[in-house]
Amino acid sequence: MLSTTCKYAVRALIYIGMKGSEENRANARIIANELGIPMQFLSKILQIFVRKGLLKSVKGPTGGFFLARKPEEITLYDIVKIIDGPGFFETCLIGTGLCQSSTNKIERCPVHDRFSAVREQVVNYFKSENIKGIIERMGHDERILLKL
Amino acid sequence: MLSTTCKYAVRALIYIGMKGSEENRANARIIANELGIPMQFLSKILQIFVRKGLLKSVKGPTGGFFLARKPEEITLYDIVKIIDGPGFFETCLIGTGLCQSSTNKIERCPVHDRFSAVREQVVNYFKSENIKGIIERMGHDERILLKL
DNA sequence: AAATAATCGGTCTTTTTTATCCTTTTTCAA
DNA sequence: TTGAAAAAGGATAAAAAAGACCGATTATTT
Repeated sequence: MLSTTCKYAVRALIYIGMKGSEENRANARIIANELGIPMQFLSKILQIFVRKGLLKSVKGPTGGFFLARKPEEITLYDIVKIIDGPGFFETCLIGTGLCQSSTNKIERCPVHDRFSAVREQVVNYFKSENIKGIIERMGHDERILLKL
Repeated sequence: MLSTTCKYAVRALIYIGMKGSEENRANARIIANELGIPMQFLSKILQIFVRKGLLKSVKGPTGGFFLARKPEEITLYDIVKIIDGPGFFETCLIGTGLCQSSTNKIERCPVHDRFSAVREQVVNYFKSENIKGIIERMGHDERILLKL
């Protein structure tokens, strides 16, 4: 459903939300080791989020990453949209293009009407799920994260 | 959400359901041309379904493919499971392994409980959507299919 | 029987995704 | 001031997904 890259991204952002702060940054080497993600690959992913404004970074020893926004303002929807692209939420289930809800029924894909209700559930879930909520549900215990 | 291969597969099976019969088979070249799918790649996909028992094939001139089951007995769930694998419906949203609903809450991934409700909606939809229903909803008019 | 047309199956190539390597830049601390 | 630690960035490599090629086989038509 989600790409490997995207799953890495979500787990890393949760981890940074738990362990990182402006004063006490989380660095890529440790995140990668803890979460079992290839470190150089993770670095690339984190760089994307810095460019997109979800993370801030500090170079040098004691450097690392921390959330650029409040954790309740970073949703799964934001993350997936950045990594897997907005198409994840928009493209036709069985076609290549957008599943535009064109008004004339003849133009619509044959699964559009029935699937769009389900898709809406998915989108709503991704929009409602945010880093803060996840961390709270984990009881601020990062051990669960290490086994995914 | 679904792989390109899987989308090709669904569209091809719908097309075969509409145009193919045991006496009057649909052949890969025409299906590929009509649906805009690379013909050799489509052949590979259709071969998989022959092996899995969803399609039957006949060689030689006037040969081609037709459904091995009643169209109401081929669901989107069946197709996705064969092409994208059962993992599509089972693997953890943000992890690599299975999202087994282990009884001790500490072992579960932090999005499991909330996402599993959504996942169930998705699974139910895929199981309820079948080739016959789709064809009927298209009014047996294949033109819609050609534009996806 | 021969020619033709179609699937099958294997291999090969291309593209995308995932992962690694290596160098540069920045910052901290001894 | 120098060395180490960390992010940033470019280039390359490996793996997976998507797509193309071709010979073998089989069935129909002539």
